[in-house]
Amino acid sequence: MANGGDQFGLAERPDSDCMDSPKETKQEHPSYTLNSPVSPQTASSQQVSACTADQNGMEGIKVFLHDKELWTKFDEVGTEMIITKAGRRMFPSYKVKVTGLNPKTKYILLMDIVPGDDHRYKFADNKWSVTGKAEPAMPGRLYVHPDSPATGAHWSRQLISFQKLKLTNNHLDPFGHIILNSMHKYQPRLHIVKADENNGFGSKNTAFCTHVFPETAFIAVTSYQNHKITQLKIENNPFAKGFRGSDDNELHRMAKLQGKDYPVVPRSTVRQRACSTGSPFSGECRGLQGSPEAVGSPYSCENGLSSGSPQELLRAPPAHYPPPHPHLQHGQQPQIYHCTKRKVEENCSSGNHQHPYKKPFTGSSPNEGESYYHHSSYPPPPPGLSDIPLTDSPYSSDMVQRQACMFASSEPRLDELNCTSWSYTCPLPSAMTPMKPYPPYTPHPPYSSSPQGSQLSAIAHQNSPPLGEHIDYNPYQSQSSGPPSQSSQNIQSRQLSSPLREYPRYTRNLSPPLYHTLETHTHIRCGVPEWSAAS
DNA sequence: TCTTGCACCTT
DNA sequence: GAAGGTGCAAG
Repeated sequence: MANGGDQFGLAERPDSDCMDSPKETKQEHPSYTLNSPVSPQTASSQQVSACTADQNGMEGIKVFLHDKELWTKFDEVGTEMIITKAGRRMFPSYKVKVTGLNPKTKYILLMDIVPGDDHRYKFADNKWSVTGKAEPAMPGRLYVHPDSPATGAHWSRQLISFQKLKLTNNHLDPFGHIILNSMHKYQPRLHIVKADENNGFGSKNTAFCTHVFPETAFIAVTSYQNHKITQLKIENNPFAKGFRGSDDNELHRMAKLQGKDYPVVPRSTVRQRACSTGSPFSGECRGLQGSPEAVGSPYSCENGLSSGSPQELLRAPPAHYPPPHPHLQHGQQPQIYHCTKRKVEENCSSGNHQHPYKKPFTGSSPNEGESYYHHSSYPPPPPGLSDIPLTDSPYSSDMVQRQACMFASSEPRLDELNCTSWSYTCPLPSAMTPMKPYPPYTPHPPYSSSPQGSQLSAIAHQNSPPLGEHIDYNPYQSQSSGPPSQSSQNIQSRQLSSPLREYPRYTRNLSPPLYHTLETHTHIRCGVPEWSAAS
């Protein structure tokens, strides 16, 4: 991390539109694709995805994380995201710039947040540590960018912001916010889906890719655990300006609380005091607005930071999921992966069902600012399972079963989404649940009773394992992780046909961001996740 | 750990 | 001026 957020002023305007101005894309960093035939070194130096062999229109797409330095800054401390019942925005907000899209082709951009591992964490002794097994994953939900579907030209025109996405810990959330468990680690992901002629993507040739920026991983909390994170948020989030220890704000606030006047103390004095008490703001510690050097050790005044830094926990995949390329440290050159086309021909044999999650989650990230790129990241079910109710899928092992149950809900089926049905797949569209402000949430498929429900079911029939759970291949060895497309297409053919067309067309202007979240219920049952049903 | 009401702030 | 995004602190 170098420029430590000196672009923040431009980057973080909480209320800017979902599409920010182009000039706010300075800190973007190229994405990297999985399965690339190009060597990481070569790719990184060229910063170009070699996807010429693909003809699905997804080749060459690159995603740049905006405000990477800010994300990295948080990541180095151990990013925490507040989750509330009402829903809380993420900060830093997730913004990207995408290049390589066909200007005239329509794409759908979505985000989801998947478990980073299967652990529950606690923050004690100024550090994060594993405290047990993770709670069952919340119902997976997709946040569809409100501009979707839009042409490549549109997406490429400016920064794409997902800042209106909200996180909640309310299992019964009716707003379509992404549901997470407190004290659990998560990894946001971006999906780019090529829309078909109907602005959906249910056709057999639907193509999509997934991008993961390891530095955006975080631990969900109901209240900040690490004071450093609190300070970073306060210093960088405009909405928290009132808590900045600068000027007389803090003193004034304290005085008001105490019901008495306050002495005017120079900002420098306040800062110094803050540093002496462990605040990250030492000297010019306004990190993100300072020079790279300044932000290099913004917490030099902070004591108690154990060797086991939070970010290590965030980055380190579970011991039993060895990082594919442990030699890469955070901050090193990233690998560039290849954007591969989803197609029937691609290997889909059970033995090669390597879930895209089987990639480095945090341990050996590609490089900061660069996303992992998964083309067709949602593995289809293994051969033979495509036409079988997934609930009937046998478990291959107890472990698999456990994982399947645990993460059964957060893996949306992108290949079964269709823009025409978005307005119905939202958790609380008027047409669905107009009378109940808090419709009961059913962790397992409750939507099959209506056309909409059918669609929801179709969308959700996929499990979402923690990213670290399936890292079983070395990204450098690209092609081995190619999406097992045969099954995928089978499913698409089976589930994405005409019924979707019957639904009212997605109307952008009538769909506020909160209604752009698709819930992927746990229908997925505690069965073998499609991507893991190797037997 | 979590919820809630609050003051303060941006948009 | 309204709406809504913040972290704080009490409970």
